[in-house]
Amino acid sequence: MRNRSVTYSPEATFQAVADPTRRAVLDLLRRGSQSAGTIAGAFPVSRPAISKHLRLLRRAHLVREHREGRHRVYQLNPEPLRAVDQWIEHYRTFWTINLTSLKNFVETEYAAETGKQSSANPTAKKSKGDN
Amino acid sequence: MRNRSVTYSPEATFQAVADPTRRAVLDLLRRGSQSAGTIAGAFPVSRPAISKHLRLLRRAHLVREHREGRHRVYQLNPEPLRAVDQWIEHYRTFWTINLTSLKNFVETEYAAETGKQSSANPTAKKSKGDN
DNA sequence: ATAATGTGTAACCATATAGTTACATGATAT
DNA sequence: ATATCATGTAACTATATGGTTACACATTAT
Repeated sequence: MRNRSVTYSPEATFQAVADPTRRAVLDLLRRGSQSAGTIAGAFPVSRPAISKHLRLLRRAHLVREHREGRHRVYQLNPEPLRAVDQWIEHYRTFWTINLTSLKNFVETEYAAETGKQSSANPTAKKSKGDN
Repeated sequence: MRNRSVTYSPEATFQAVADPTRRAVLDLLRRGSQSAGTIAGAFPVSRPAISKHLRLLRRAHLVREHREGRHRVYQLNPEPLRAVDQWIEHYRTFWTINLTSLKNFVETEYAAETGKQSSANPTAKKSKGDN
């Protein structure tokens, strides 16, 4: 029963994934394991910078590493991302609701309430202060 | 056609969602819009701290705000989270593959191909080294 | 008008981040 | 053994973050 159901820290995962470079590293590893050097070569930043990102990814258990001669090969481990997926799961529902029901609301209810035509773009001048 | 398909910055979204407090705020708003004060009341940190989190969430378009008397009501806008969802989408596959197909592969295909029993742990030398 | 309420912002602080260069270490090639 | 290659770590820097307190501003209550 190859140990699964291991609990990773969602905290570490969200944090690891917050950085665009680290996400790119993961995306890269999705297409196959790579050595640290090769990975670094794919980015505009210095090699040590990538090395630090890898350390963070390692600690978040998003990658595994094993030596191979004088190389260190990194392998993707997507497991921890399930935490992120599960969190968003709660919001997936909303998209459907918002895009379907809301659209419906805007085109019918709202129009009725205001007497405006839905074609009049009722949400015009929407949110100005993005501030 | 209520403008949708608006493009939010995935960058801002991932960053906004990286903080546990902000995720909690979003989770809170999932159960209904709340005034800034009420939201702040739900957390152990100071009100200004929450105010800053709200500003960040606002800038990431994860919440909308409208005044209501002397209150400011915040409403959840899950749209930007789609970017996160889409990113993880690429990894969802892996879970299935790793846990289901691979298991299956190991127990059947592989055994058939090699004539070995699946109990022979064909994936040995798995590499555990967490660092 | 004056006080009280609800909220955002400014200024400040400590810590975390991401990047850089210099250096240490282990493995392979000569 | 010595040079070279692959890679991680240390030290340092600049900027970003998250939190705090003090204060400004608008709206409602007296």
